[in-house]
Amino acid sequence: MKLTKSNFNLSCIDMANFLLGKILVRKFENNTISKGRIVETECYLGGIDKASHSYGGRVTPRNQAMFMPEGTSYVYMTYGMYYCLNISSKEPGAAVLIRALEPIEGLEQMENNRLKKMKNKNSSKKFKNIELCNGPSKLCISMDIRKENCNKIDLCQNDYLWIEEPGEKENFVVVTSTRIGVASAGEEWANKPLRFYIYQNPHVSKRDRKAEKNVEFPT
DNA sequence: TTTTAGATCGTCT
DNA sequence: GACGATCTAAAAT
Repeated sequence: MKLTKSNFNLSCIDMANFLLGKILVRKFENNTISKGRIVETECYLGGIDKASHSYGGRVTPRNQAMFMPEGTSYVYMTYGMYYCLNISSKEPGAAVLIRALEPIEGLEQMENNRLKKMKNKNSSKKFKNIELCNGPSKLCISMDIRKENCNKIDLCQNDYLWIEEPGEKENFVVVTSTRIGVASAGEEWANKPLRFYIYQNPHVSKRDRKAEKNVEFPT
């Protein structure tokens, strides 16, 4: 079952937490399906957030999706060759970056998508499961998520990209830490605890040992 | 194992 | 013209 509009009616921070444990589903042109469990997210808060593309309330051709209704995909190109996937929250200009997935289904398709992008074509490289989606651009390659085919999509209404509840409820602990790769935004915003991930999940892009100290388990 | 260098181009100033 | 919400391969430790 696809998540519905009301499921996404959340502030940016609430949604970053809500999305953890949910399943991102991608149906490819050849009708095969790949699924991954969201294990790591980051908030980009919009107007006040110096690390956000929408800092200062600026609306540009690139970041329009951040100002669209909650549950809209925002896919942008970074470093000239990679893409990142975000989901807009109910707060205009604020969106959640999907940073890592735990591959659940269609792993072969994911690996094929990764191999296609390799420069060393005839290499017989094998991807470990953990390497498929443990980074914001890696998961976009594995899921073939590009600006051309997945930007500004209403995830509640689309048949090629959506989010659903996991099959069974699982318990997990959420760890908070600072965001990755935003140092140039300045200390104040680079140091805010706006990254969230599932504690001890091996598919998270980068462990933060500081954040993992003194974790208290719910009783 | 950790660190470094290079790739590559759309976007915004 | 400068710069990335990154990744990979190669080099250093």
